[in-house]
Amino acid sequence: MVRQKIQIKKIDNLTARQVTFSKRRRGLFKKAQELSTLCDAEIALIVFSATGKLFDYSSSSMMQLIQRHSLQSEKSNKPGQQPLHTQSGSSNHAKISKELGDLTLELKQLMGEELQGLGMSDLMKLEKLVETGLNRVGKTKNDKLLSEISKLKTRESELMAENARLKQEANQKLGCARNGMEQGNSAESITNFHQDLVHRPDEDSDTSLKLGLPFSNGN
Amino acid sequence: MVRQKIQIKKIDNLTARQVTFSKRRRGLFKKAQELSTLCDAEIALIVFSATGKLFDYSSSSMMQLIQRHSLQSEKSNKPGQQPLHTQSGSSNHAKISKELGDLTLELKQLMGEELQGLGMSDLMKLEKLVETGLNRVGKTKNDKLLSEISKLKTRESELMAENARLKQEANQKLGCARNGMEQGNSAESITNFHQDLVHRPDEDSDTSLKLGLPFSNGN
DNA sequence: AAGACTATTTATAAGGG
DNA sequence: TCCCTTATAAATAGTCT
Repeated sequence: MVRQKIQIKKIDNLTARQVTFSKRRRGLFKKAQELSTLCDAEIALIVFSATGKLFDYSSSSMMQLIQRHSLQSEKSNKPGQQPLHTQSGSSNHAKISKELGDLTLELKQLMGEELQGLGMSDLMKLEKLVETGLNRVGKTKNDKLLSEISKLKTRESELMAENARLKQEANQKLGCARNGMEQGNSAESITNFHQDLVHRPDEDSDTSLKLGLPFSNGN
Repeated sequence: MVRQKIQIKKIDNLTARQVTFSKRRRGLFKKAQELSTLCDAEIALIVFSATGKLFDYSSSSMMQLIQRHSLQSEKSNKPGQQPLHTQSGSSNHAKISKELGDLTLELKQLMGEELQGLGMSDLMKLEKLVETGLNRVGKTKNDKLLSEISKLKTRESELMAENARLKQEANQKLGCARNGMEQGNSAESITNFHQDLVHRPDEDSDTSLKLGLPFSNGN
Protein backbone atom coordinates (compact mmCIF):
# COMPACT_ATOMS: atom_id res chain seq x y z
CA MET A 1 0.00 0.00 0.00
CA VAL A 2 1.21 3.45 -0.76
CA ARG A 3 2.07 4.47 2.78
CA GLN A 4 3.56 7.74 1.75
CA LYS A 5 4.27 9.71 -1.29
CA ILE A 6 7.82 9.15 -2.46
CA GLN A 7 10.15 11.85 -3.58
CA ILE A 8 11.58 11.65 -7.04
CA LYS A 9 15.19 10.75 -6.51
CA LYS A 10 17.13 7.64 -7.14
CA ILE A 11 15.87 4.74 -5.08
CA ASP A 12 18.67 3.50 -2.90
CA ASN A 13 17.59 -0.04 -2.35
CA LEU A 14 18.52 -2.11 -5.35
CA THR A 15 15.64 -4.54 -5.33
CA ALA A 16 13.13 -1.84 -4.62
CA ARG A 17 14.62 0.10 -7.50
CA GLN A 18 14.33 -2.84 -9.83
CA VAL A 19 10.77 -3.54 -8.82
CA THR A 20 9.81 0.06 -9.26
CA PHE A 21 11.55 0.11 -12.60
CA SER A 22 9.57 -2.83 -13.76
CA LYS A 23 6.27 -1.45 -12.60
CA ARG A 24 6.73 2.09 -13.72
CA ARG A 25 8.22 1.01 -16.99
CA ARG A 26 5.11 -0.91 -17.79
CA GLY A 27 3.02 2.02 -16.74
CA LEU A 28 5.01 4.35 -18.94
CA PHE A 29 4.69 2.15 -21.97
CA LYS A 30 1.00 1.78 -21.39
CA LYS A 31 0.60 5.54 -21.18
CA ALA A 32 2.57 5.96 -24.35
CA GLN A 33 0.36 3.56 -26.22
CA GLU A 34 -2.75 5.15 -24.87
CA LEU A 35 -1.64 8.60 -25.89
CA SER A 36 -0.76 7.34 -29.32
CA THR A 37 -4.13 5.70 -29.76
CA LEU A 38 -6.29 8.36 -28.19
CA CYS A 39 -4.75 11.35 -29.88
CA ASP A 40 -3.40 9.92 -33.07
CA ALA A 41 0.14 10.78 -32.07
CA GLU A 42 3.30 9.07 -33.17
CA ILE A 43 5.46 8.02 -30.31
CA ALA A 44 8.85 6.43 -29.91
CA LEU A 45 10.01 5.40 -26.49
CA ILE A 46 13.40 3.97 -25.68
CA VAL A 47 14.31 2.85 -22.21
CA PHE A 48 17.59 1.44 -21.01
CA SER A 49 17.63 -0.05 -17.58
CA ALA A 50 20.55 0.70 -15.32
CA THR A 51 21.91 -2.69 -16.28
CA GLY A 52 21.82 -1.78 -19.94
CA LYS A 53 18.79 -3.77 -20.96
CA LEU A 54 16.75 -2.24 -23.74
CA PHE A 55 13.01 -1.71 -23.82
CA ASP A 56 11.36 0.18 -26.57
CA TYR A 57 8.06 1.02 -28.09
CA SER A 58 7.06 2.90 -31.14
CA SER A 59 3.63 3.60 -32.46
CA SER A 60 4.87 3.14 -36.01
CA SER A 61 8.37 2.64 -37.32
CA MET A 62 11.09 3.43 -34.88
CA MET A 63 13.48 4.29 -37.66
CA GLN A 64 11.05 6.64 -39.31
CA LEU A 65 10.32 8.38 -36.06
CA ILE A 66 13.98 8.78 -35.28
CA GLN A 67 14.62 10.19 -38.71
CA ARG A 68 11.78 12.58 -38.31
CA HIS A 69 13.09 13.60 -34.96
CA SER A 70 16.61 14.32 -36.09
CA LEU A 71 15.19 16.27 -38.96
CA GLN A 72 12.90 18.46 -36.92
CA SER A 73 15.10 18.93 -33.91
CA GLU A 74 17.87 20.35 -36.02
CA LYS A 75 15.63 22.59 -38.01
CA SER A 76 14.14 24.54 -35.18
CA ASN A 77 14.81 24.73 -31.51
CA LYS A 78 11.45 24.90 -29.94
CA PRO A 79 11.64 26.37 -26.49
CA GLY A 80 9.81 24.68 -23.71
CA GLN A 81 10.30 21.11 -24.66
CA GLN A 82 13.56 20.61 -22.94
CA PRO A 83 13.26 21.93 -19.44
CA LEU A 84 13.33 18.31 -18.44
CA HIS A 85 16.82 17.68 -19.59
CA THR A 86 18.59 18.91 -16.57
CA GLN A 87 16.72 16.84 -14.08
CA SER A 88 18.52 13.59 -13.89
CA GLY A 89 21.99 14.34 -12.74
CA SER A 90 22.48 17.84 -11.52
CA SER A 91 22.94 16.94 -7.90
CA ASN A 92 26.48 15.93 -7.15
CA HIS A 93 29.51 17.24 -8.89
CA ALA A 94 31.75 14.71 -7.27
CA LYS A 95 30.15 11.95 -9.25
CA ILE A 96 30.42 13.88 -12.44
CA SER A 97 34.10 14.41 -12.08
CA LYS A 98 34.52 10.80 -11.15
CA GLU A 99 32.75 9.73 -14.27
CA LEU A 100 34.83 12.07 -16.32
CA GLY A 101 37.92 10.54 -14.83
CA ASP A 102 36.63 7.11 -15.72
CA LEU A 103 36.04 8.23 -19.25
CA THR A 104 39.52 9.61 -19.53
CA LEU A 105 40.77 6.27 -18.41
CA GLU A 106 38.67 4.62 -21.04
CA LEU A 107 40.16 6.85 -23.66
CA LYS A 108 43.61 5.83 -22.58
CA GLN A 109 42.54 2.27 -22.76
CA LEU A 110 41.20 2.72 -26.20
CA MET A 111 44.39 4.31 -27.35
CA GLY A 112 46.36 1.48 -25.87
CA GLU A 113 44.78 -1.80 -25.06
CA GLU A 114 42.21 -3.28 -22.71
CA LEU A 115 39.02 -2.59 -24.55
CA GLN A 116 37.19 -5.49 -23.05
CA GLY A 117 35.75 -3.66 -20.11
CA LEU A 118 33.92 -1.23 -22.32
CA GLY A 119 30.30 -1.44 -23.34
CA MET A 120 29.33 -1.00 -26.91
CA SER A 121 27.94 2.46 -26.48
CA ASP A 122 31.11 3.56 -24.79
CA LEU A 123 33.14 2.06 -27.56
CA MET A 124 31.12 3.89 -30.11
CA LYS A 125 31.57 7.18 -28.40
CA LEU A 126 35.27 6.69 -28.04
CA GLU A 127 35.51 5.53 -31.60
CA LYS A 128 33.98 8.73 -32.78
CA LEU A 129 36.34 10.79 -30.73
CA VAL A 130 39.35 8.91 -31.97
CA GLU A 131 38.03 9.19 -35.45
CA THR A 132 37.97 12.97 -35.34
CA GLY A 133 41.41 13.04 -33.88
CA LEU A 134 42.60 10.76 -36.59
CA ASN A 135 41.07 12.91 -39.24
CA ARG A 136 42.70 15.99 -37.89
CA VAL A 137 46.04 14.29 -37.70
CA GLY A 138 45.61 13.01 -41.19
CA LYS A 139 44.74 16.41 -42.49
CA THR A 140 47.67 18.06 -40.82
CA LYS A 141 50.03 15.38 -42.04
CA ASN A 142 48.64 15.76 -45.50
CA ASP A 143 49.18 19.47 -45.49
CA LYS A 144 52.72 19.02 -44.35
CA LEU A 145 53.47 16.50 -47.03
CA LEU A 146 52.01 18.65 -49.73
CA SER A 147 53.91 21.63 -48.48
CA GLU A 148 57.10 19.62 -48.52
CA ILE A 149 56.45 18.47 -52.03
CA SER A 150 55.81 21.99 -53.10
CA LYS A 151 59.03 23.18 -51.56
CA LEU A 152 60.97 20.36 -53.13
CA LYS A 153 59.55 21.10 -56.53
CA THR A 154 60.48 24.72 -56.24
CA ARG A 155 63.91 23.70 -55.13
CA GLU A 156 64.13 21.34 -58.06
CA SER A 157 63.39 23.98 -60.60
CA GLU A 158 65.85 26.29 -58.96
CA LEU A 159 68.52 23.68 -59.14
CA MET A 160 67.70 22.87 -62.71
CA ALA A 161 67.82 26.53 -63.58
CA GLU A 162 71.15 26.90 -61.93
CA ASN A 163 72.30 23.76 -63.57
CA ALA A 164 71.35 25.11 -66.94
CA ARG A 165 73.06 28.35 -66.19
CA LEU A 166 76.19 26.57 -65.15
CA LYS A 167 76.26 24.55 -68.31
CA GLN A 168 75.75 27.58 -70.43
CA GLU A 169 78.30 29.43 -68.45
CA ALA A 170 80.72 26.57 -68.83
CA ASN A 171 80.17 26.57 -72.53
CA GLN A 172 80.72 30.25 -72.69
CA LYS A 173 83.88 30.05 -70.67
CA LEU A 174 85.13 27.11 -72.60
CA GLY A 175 84.30 28.84 -75.81
CA CYS A 176 86.13 31.86 -74.57
CA ALA A 177 89.11 29.83 -73.56
CA ARG A 178 89.11 27.92 -76.80
CA ASN A 179 88.72 31.11 -78.65
CA GLY A 180 91.90 32.19 -77.00
CA MET A 181 93.61 28.93 -77.97
CA GLU A 182 92.09 27.29 -81.04
CA GLN A 183 88.51 28.39 -81.77
CA GLY A 184 85.75 26.50 -83.58
CA ASN A 185 84.85 23.43 -81.50
CA SER A 186 81.20 22.40 -81.37
CA ALA A 187 79.15 22.05 -78.19
CA GLU A 188 79.00 18.29 -78.47
CA SER A 189 82.65 17.85 -78.55
CA ILE A 190 82.97 20.07 -75.54
CA THR A 191 80.49 18.00 -73.66
CA ASN A 192 82.29 14.84 -74.60
CA PHE A 193 85.46 16.43 -73.58
CA HIS A 194 84.51 17.23 -70.08
CA GLN A 195 82.66 14.01 -69.86
CA ASP A 196 86.02 12.40 -69.97
CA LEU A 197 87.64 15.06 -67.95
CA VAL A 198 85.16 14.98 -65.09
CA HIS A 199 82.88 12.14 -63.85
CA ARG A 200 80.44 11.35 -66.65
CA PRO A 201 77.65 13.85 -65.93
CA ASP A 202 75.27 12.41 -68.51
CA GLU A 203 75.00 9.13 -66.71
CA ASP A 204 74.24 11.00 -63.56
CA SER A 205 71.48 12.99 -65.12
CA ASP A 206 69.93 9.80 -66.37
CA THR A 207 70.03 8.00 -63.07
CA SER A 208 68.62 11.03 -61.38
CA LEU A 209 65.39 10.46 -63.16
CA LYS A 210 64.83 6.90 -62.04
CA LEU A 211 65.90 6.97 -58.46
CA GLY A 212 64.06 5.01 -55.84
CA LEU A 213 61.75 5.89 -52.98
CA PRO A 214 63.28 4.71 -49.71
CA PHE A 215 60.62 5.54 -47.11
CA SER A 216 57.42 5.14 -49.03
CA ASN A 217 55.76 2.89 -46.50
CA GLY A 218 57.24 4.34 -43.41
CA ASN A 219 54.05 4.79 -41.40
CA MET B 1 -14.57 15.24 -13.41
CA VAL B 2 -13.93 11.84 -14.74
CA ARG B 3 -17.49 10.88 -15.28
CA GLN B 4 -16.63 7.62 -16.85
CA LYS B 5 -13.70 5.57 -17.78
CA ILE B 6 -12.84 6.19 -21.37
CA GLN B 7 -11.97 3.52 -23.83
CA ILE B 8 -8.66 3.65 -25.55
CA LYS B 9 -9.48 4.58 -29.08
CA LYS B 10 -9.02 7.70 -31.09
CA ILE B 11 -10.96 10.62 -29.64
CA ASP B 12 -13.36 11.89 -32.24
CA ASN B 13 -13.81 15.44 -31.09
CA LEU B 14 -10.89 17.50 -32.24
CA THR B 15 -10.65 19.91 -29.35
CA ALA B 16 -11.17 17.17 -26.82
CA ARG B 17 -8.42 15.23 -28.55
CA GLN B 18 -6.08 18.17 -28.44
CA VAL B 19 -6.76 18.81 -24.81
CA THR B 20 -6.27 15.21 -23.94
CA PHE B 21 -3.09 15.15 -25.97
CA SER B 22 -1.76 18.09 -24.08
CA LYS B 23 -2.60 16.67 -20.70
CA ARG B 24 -1.54 13.13 -21.29
CA ARG B 25 1.59 14.22 -23.05
CA ARG B 26 2.67 16.13 -20.02
CA GLY B 27 1.79 13.20 -17.84
CA LEU B 28 3.79 10.88 -20.03
CA PHE B 29 6.86 13.07 -19.99
CA LYS B 30 6.63 13.44 -16.27
CA LYS B 31 6.43 9.69 -15.85
CA ALA B 32 9.41 9.27 -18.10
CA GLN B 33 11.46 11.67 -16.06
CA GLU B 34 10.41 10.07 -12.87
CA LEU B 35 11.34 6.64 -14.08
CA SER B 36 14.69 7.90 -15.25
CA THR B 37 15.43 9.54 -11.96
CA LEU B 38 14.05 6.92 -9.65
CA CYS B 39 15.60 3.92 -11.33
CA ASP B 40 18.67 5.34 -13.00
CA ALA B 41 17.34 4.45 -16.41
CA GLU B 42 18.16 6.18 -19.65
CA ILE B 43 15.10 7.19 -21.54
CA ALA B 44 14.39 8.75 -24.88
CA LEU B 45 10.89 9.78 -25.70
CA ILE B 46 9.78 11.21 -28.98
CA VAL B 47 6.23 12.36 -29.57
CA PHE B 48 4.74 13.79 -32.70
CA SER B 49 1.33 15.30 -32.43
CA ALA B 50 -1.22 14.59 -35.10
CA THR B 51 -0.38 17.99 -36.53
CA GLY B 52 3.29 17.05 -36.79
CA LYS B 53 4.60 19.02 -33.88
CA LEU B 54 7.54 17.47 -32.12
CA PHE B 55 7.96 16.93 -28.41
CA ASP B 56 10.84 15.02 -27.05
CA TYR B 57 12.66 14.18 -23.90
CA SER B 58 15.78 12.27 -23.18
CA SER B 59 17.42 11.62 -19.89
CA SER B 60 20.82 12.09 -21.46
CA SER B 61 21.80 12.55 -25.08
CA MET B 62 19.12 11.76 -27.58
CA MET B 63 21.67 10.86 -30.18
CA GLN B 64 23.55 8.55 -27.94
CA LEU B 65 20.41 6.80 -26.88
CA ILE B 66 19.32 6.39 -30.44
CA GLN B 67 22.67 5.00 -31.42
CA ARG B 68 22.57 2.63 -28.53
CA HIS B 69 19.11 1.59 -29.51
CA SER B 70 19.94 0.87 -33.11
CA LEU B 71 22.95 -1.06 -31.99
CA GLN B 72 21.19 -3.24 -29.48
CA SER B 73 18.08 -3.82 -31.47
CA GLU B 74 20.12 -4.88 -34.45
CA LYS B 75 22.56 -7.20 -32.80
CA SER B 76 20.46 -9.70 -30.93
CA ASN B 77 20.91 -8.64 -27.36
CA LYS B 78 24.06 -9.99 -25.88
CA PRO B 79 23.71 -9.89 -22.14
CA GLY B 80 26.81 -9.10 -20.20
CA GLN B 81 28.07 -6.16 -22.12
CA GLN B 82 27.32 -3.60 -19.56
CA PRO B 83 28.62 -0.12 -20.01
CA LEU B 84 31.30 0.45 -17.44
CA HIS B 85 29.68 2.94 -15.18
CA THR B 86 26.27 1.52 -14.61
CA GLN B 87 27.22 -0.94 -11.95
CA SER B 88 27.92 0.94 -8.77
CA GLY B 89 25.09 3.36 -9.09
CA SER B 90 26.19 6.21 -11.28
CA SER B 91 23.28 8.51 -11.71
CA ASN B 92 25.49 10.91 -13.59
CA HIS B 93 26.37 8.69 -16.42
CA ALA B 94 23.75 10.74 -18.13
CA LYS B 95 25.77 13.90 -17.93
CA ILE B 96 28.87 12.41 -19.36
CA SER B 97 26.87 10.71 -22.02
CA LYS B 98 25.36 14.01 -22.91
CA GLU B 99 28.73 15.66 -23.25
CA LEU B 100 29.95 12.88 -25.41
CA GLY B 101 26.78 12.99 -27.39
CA ASP B 102 27.30 16.65 -28.03
CA LEU B 103 30.82 15.94 -29.17
CA THR B 104 29.53 13.32 -31.49
CA LEU B 105 27.05 15.74 -32.87
CA GLU B 106 29.75 18.30 -33.35
CA LEU B 107 31.77 15.75 -35.18
CA LYS B 108 28.86 14.92 -37.39
CA GLN B 109 28.50 18.52 -38.28
CA LEU B 110 32.18 18.72 -39.00
CA MET B 111 31.98 15.82 -41.36
CA GLY B 112 29.35 17.61 -43.33
CA GLU B 113 25.91 16.75 -42.27
CA GLU B 114 22.87 15.91 -44.37
CA LEU B 115 22.93 12.30 -43.46
CA GLN B 116 19.50 12.55 -41.98
CA GLY B 117 17.70 10.68 -44.65
CA LEU B 118 19.41 7.51 -43.50
CA GLY B 119 18.39 5.35 -40.63
CA MET B 120 20.77 5.00 -37.78
CA SER B 121 21.73 1.46 -38.56
CA ASP B 122 22.39 2.40 -42.13
CA LEU B 123 24.46 5.29 -40.93
CA MET B 124 26.52 3.03 -38.77
CA LYS B 125 27.20 0.60 -41.55
CA LEU B 126 27.99 3.40 -43.90
CA GLU B 127 30.25 4.88 -41.33
CA LYS B 128 32.22 1.70 -41.02
CA LEU B 129 32.53 1.42 -44.75
CA VAL B 130 33.59 4.99 -45.16
CA GLU B 131 36.00 4.54 -42.34
CA THR B 132 37.82 1.62 -43.84
CA GLY B 133 37.70 3.20 -47.24
CA LEU B 134 39.06 6.35 -45.81
CA ASN B 135 41.85 4.49 -44.15
CA ARG B 136 42.82 2.81 -47.37
CA VAL B 137 42.62 5.99 -49.35
CA GLY B 138 44.59 7.76 -46.71
CA LYS B 139 47.28 5.12 -46.69
CA THR B 140 47.57 5.06 -50.44
CA LYS B 141 47.67 8.81 -50.64
CA ASN B 142 50.24 8.85 -47.94
CA ASP B 143 52.41 6.39 -49.75
CA LYS B 144 52.17 8.38 -52.91
CA LEU B 145 53.07 11.60 -51.23
CA LEU B 146 55.99 10.06 -49.45
CA SER B 147 57.14 8.41 -52.62
CA GLU B 148 56.96 11.67 -54.45
CA ILE B 149 58.89 13.41 -51.74
CA SER B 150 61.47 10.72 -51.83
CA LYS B 151 61.86 11.02 -55.55
CA LEU B 152 62.08 14.75 -55.34
CA LYS B 153 64.73 14.59 -52.69
CA THR B 154 66.77 12.18 -54.70
CA ARG B 155 66.35 14.33 -57.74
CA GLU B 156 67.45 17.27 -55.68
CA SER B 157 70.64 15.68 -54.53
CA GLU B 158 71.38 14.59 -58.05
CA LEU B 159 70.82 18.01 -59.38
CA MET B 160 72.98 19.39 -56.64
CA ALA B 161 75.66 16.85 -57.42
CA GLU B 162 75.52 17.62 -61.09
CA ASN B 163 75.50 21.27 -60.23
CA ALA B 164 78.60 20.84 -58.13
CA ARG B 165 80.26 18.86 -60.89
CA LEU B 166 79.42 21.51 -63.39
CA LYS B 167 80.92 24.13 -61.21
CA GLN B 168 84.03 22.12 -60.68
CA GLU B 169 84.19 21.30 -64.31
CA ALA B 170 83.78 24.93 -65.16
CA ASN B 171 86.62 25.73 -62.84
CA GLN B 172 88.76 23.08 -64.36
CA LYS B 173 87.99 24.16 -67.85
CA LEU B 174 88.54 27.71 -66.93
CA GLY B 175 91.77 26.72 -65.27
CA CYS B 176 92.73 24.78 -68.36
CA ALA B 177 91.92 27.72 -70.52
CA ARG B 178 93.85 30.01 -68.25
CA ASN B 179 96.65 27.53 -68.19
CA GLY B 180 96.75 27.73 -71.88
CA MET B 181 96.83 31.54 -71.65
CA GLU B 182 98.42 32.62 -68.39
CA GLN B 183 98.77 29.75 -65.91
CA GLY B 184 99.00 29.92 -62.09
CA ASN B 185 95.63 31.20 -60.86
CA SER B 186 94.32 29.72 -57.64
CA ALA B 187 91.02 27.95 -57.33
CA GLU B 188 89.64 30.64 -55.09
CA SER B 189 90.04 33.35 -57.54
CA ILE B 190 88.43 31.25 -60.18
CA THR B 191 85.51 30.57 -57.90
CA ASN B 192 85.15 34.20 -57.16
CA PHE B 193 85.30 34.93 -60.77
CA HIS B 194 82.41 32.83 -61.86
CA GLN B 195 80.58 33.79 -58.71
CA ASP B 196 80.41 37.18 -60.24
CA LEU B 197 79.90 35.86 -63.69
CA VAL B 198 76.97 33.67 -62.79
CA HIS B 199 74.20 34.18 -60.19
CA ARG B 200 75.63 33.58 -56.71
CA PRO B 201 76.05 29.84 -56.68
CA ASP B 202 77.15 29.86 -53.06
CA GLU B 203 73.78 30.95 -51.89
CA ASP B 204 72.24 28.13 -53.81
CA SER B 205 74.64 25.61 -52.41
CA ASP B 206 73.82 26.79 -48.96
CA THR B 207 70.10 26.35 -49.31
CA SER B 208 70.65 22.94 -50.77
CA LEU B 209 72.37 21.84 -47.62
CA LYS B 210 69.70 22.81 -45.18
CA LEU B 211 66.63 21.41 -46.76
CA GLY B 212 64.02 20.67 -44.19
CA LEU B 213 62.41 17.51 -42.97
CA PRO B 214 58.86 18.66 -42.27
CA PHE B 215 57.38 15.33 -41.43
CA SER B 216 59.92 14.01 -39.02
CA ASN B 217 57.36 14.04 -36.23
CA GLY B 218 54.35 13.36 -38.36
CA ASN B 219 52.84 10.41 -36.52
C1' DA C 1 12.94 -12.10 -9.84
C1' DA C 2 7.21 -12.32 -10.48
C1' DG C 3 2.07 -11.82 -8.73
C1' DA C 4 -1.34 -10.27 -5.60
C1' DC C 5 -3.10 -7.06 -2.43
C1' DT C 6 -4.49 -2.39 -0.84
C1' DA C 7 -4.06 2.29 0.84
C1' DT C 8 -2.80 6.12 -1.10
C1' DT C 9 -1.12 9.13 -4.44
C1' DT C 10 -1.46 10.61 -9.22
C1' DA C 11 -3.49 11.34 -13.42
C1' DT C 12 -7.06 12.97 -15.82
C1' DA C 13 -12.10 13.64 -18.07
C1' DA C 14 -15.28 16.95 -18.16
C1' DG C 15 -16.33 21.40 -17.42
C1' DG C 16 -15.66 26.47 -16.54
C1' DG C 17 -12.96 30.74 -16.88
C1' DT D 1 -4.34 27.93 -25.59
C1' DC D 2 -3.60 27.50 -20.56
C1' DC D 3 -5.21 27.16 -15.77
C1' DC D 4 -8.48 25.75 -12.44
C1' DT D 5 -11.81 22.35 -10.24
C1' DT D 6 -13.43 17.95 -8.98
C1' DA D 7 -14.93 13.31 -9.18
C1' DT D 8 -13.21 9.40 -10.47
C1' DA D 9 -10.03 6.16 -12.89
C1' DA D 10 -5.40 4.60 -12.88
C1' DA D 11 -0.97 3.96 -11.05
C1' DT D 12 1.78 2.45 -7.62
C1' DA D 13 4.73 1.90 -2.77
C1' DG D 14 5.00 -1.25 0.48
C1' DT D 15 4.22 -5.74 1.86
C1' DC D 16 3.47 -10.53 1.54
C1' DT D 17 3.64 -14.80 -1.17
